[in-house]
Amino acid sequence: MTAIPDVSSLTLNRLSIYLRSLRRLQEQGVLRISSKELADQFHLSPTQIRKDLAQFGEFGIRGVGYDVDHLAERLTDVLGLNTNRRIVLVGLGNLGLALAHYVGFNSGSFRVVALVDLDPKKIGQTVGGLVVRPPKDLPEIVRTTRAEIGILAVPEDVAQANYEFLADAGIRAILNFAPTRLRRRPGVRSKNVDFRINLEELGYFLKRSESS
Amino acid sequence: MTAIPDVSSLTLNRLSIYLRSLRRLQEQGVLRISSKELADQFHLSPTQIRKDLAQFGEFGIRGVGYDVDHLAERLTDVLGLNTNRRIVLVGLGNLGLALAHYVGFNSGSFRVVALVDLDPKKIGQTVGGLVVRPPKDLPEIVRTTRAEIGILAVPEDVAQANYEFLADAGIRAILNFAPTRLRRRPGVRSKNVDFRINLEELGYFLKRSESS
DNA sequence: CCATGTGAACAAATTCACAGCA
DNA sequence: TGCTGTGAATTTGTTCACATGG
Repeated sequence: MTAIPDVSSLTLNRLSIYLRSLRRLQEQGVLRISSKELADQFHLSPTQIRKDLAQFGEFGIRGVGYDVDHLAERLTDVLGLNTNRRIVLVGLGNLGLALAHYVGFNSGSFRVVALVDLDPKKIGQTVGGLVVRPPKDLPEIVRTTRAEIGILAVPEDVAQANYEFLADAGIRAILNFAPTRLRRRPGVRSKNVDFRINLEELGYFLKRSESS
Repeated sequence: MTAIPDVSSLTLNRLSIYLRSLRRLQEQGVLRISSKELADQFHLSPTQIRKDLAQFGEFGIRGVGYDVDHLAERLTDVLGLNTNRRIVLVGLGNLGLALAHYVGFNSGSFRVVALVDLDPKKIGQTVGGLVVRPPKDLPEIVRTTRAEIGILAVPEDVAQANYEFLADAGIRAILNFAPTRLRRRPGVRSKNVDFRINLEELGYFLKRSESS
């Protein structure tokens, strides 16, 4: 089996963007594209595209460019988007409910297959065809659904505890929406989505531009 | 007036984290802390804390550490969190509605002051005390509310158009939740929050760990 | 004396520039 | 010829190690 390279988040995130761009080109019926054209159309860097791709093999034709379909297929493969990933969503407040209905989490290779909340009023209710269950059921949920990814959409103060529940139940990858840094366990990959930090960054730039 | 340094996103995002950590310490009644202790408690790097802070001045006391209250105050100031920032939220689908109710966007210095959607069925309705208005009202909304930040929670295919509406109306900072790279205008800062990219990154790591 | 603040060393990421191949 | 693929150069970010000063 070919070794799967350990690649940086930065590169990986760009691969997702390249793949999206290629899908758009496919819709437009474009068959071939050079790194230069791709970069121009989607505001990327041609050298960076080539460097990023180079980590996974040679995909292009020298002097010509890339075959759009072929490259899209290879990137889908590299990112593992041809295998289905099942998601357990923990926390059904405003954000959790929105995420439960979010198309991006219910199309392509990702799918929410179970909902968990601590609130007795929510447990037993049906949301988007799924019954809300208590955190103590997590081991069984993970076993029966074979969910692999956990989404944490719980309040800040219980995020760590729910991270532990997910990890104990065998979940290896967690997307955390709580505005807090989780104490990580070896073998469990996690990624934060932190709106507040992003807003504060924008705030800084507003402040800068005001003072000029 | 002191010049406001042009600082990297990476540093800026860490400053947000430091400030959060300090607020927690304040709640616990901690008065003084060294970069080492701060790093140990919140899984950070002591040198990096000092380097990051150094870009904005000298905040500590050599041989002692930092005064928690004082440093928190200075960071609040650096990040511009003592001035109120008003937000226009564009797009009231699942995600937009959740964001409209999200506490992080309605506490501290950030506040959603206007809601915009294109759907005639939504226009005129009241959500969280605010009346939903059409995009064509944006210039007037920005003028009367003096909103400075736009949040885009619209579908991918209309994200760019709505970015333009916001920019035309005078918005200078935009937080984009649509999974697409916006073509930016000079003078308008934007920041993407892209769940799908994050999920795909987790997917890659699952694939890696499966093959070992 | 001890933790900050910082130049110097190191590491990571990006960009350059061109060799190599269709 | 023209664009990919890639070492080498550059830039950006992090860590080290110590001089500085309360």
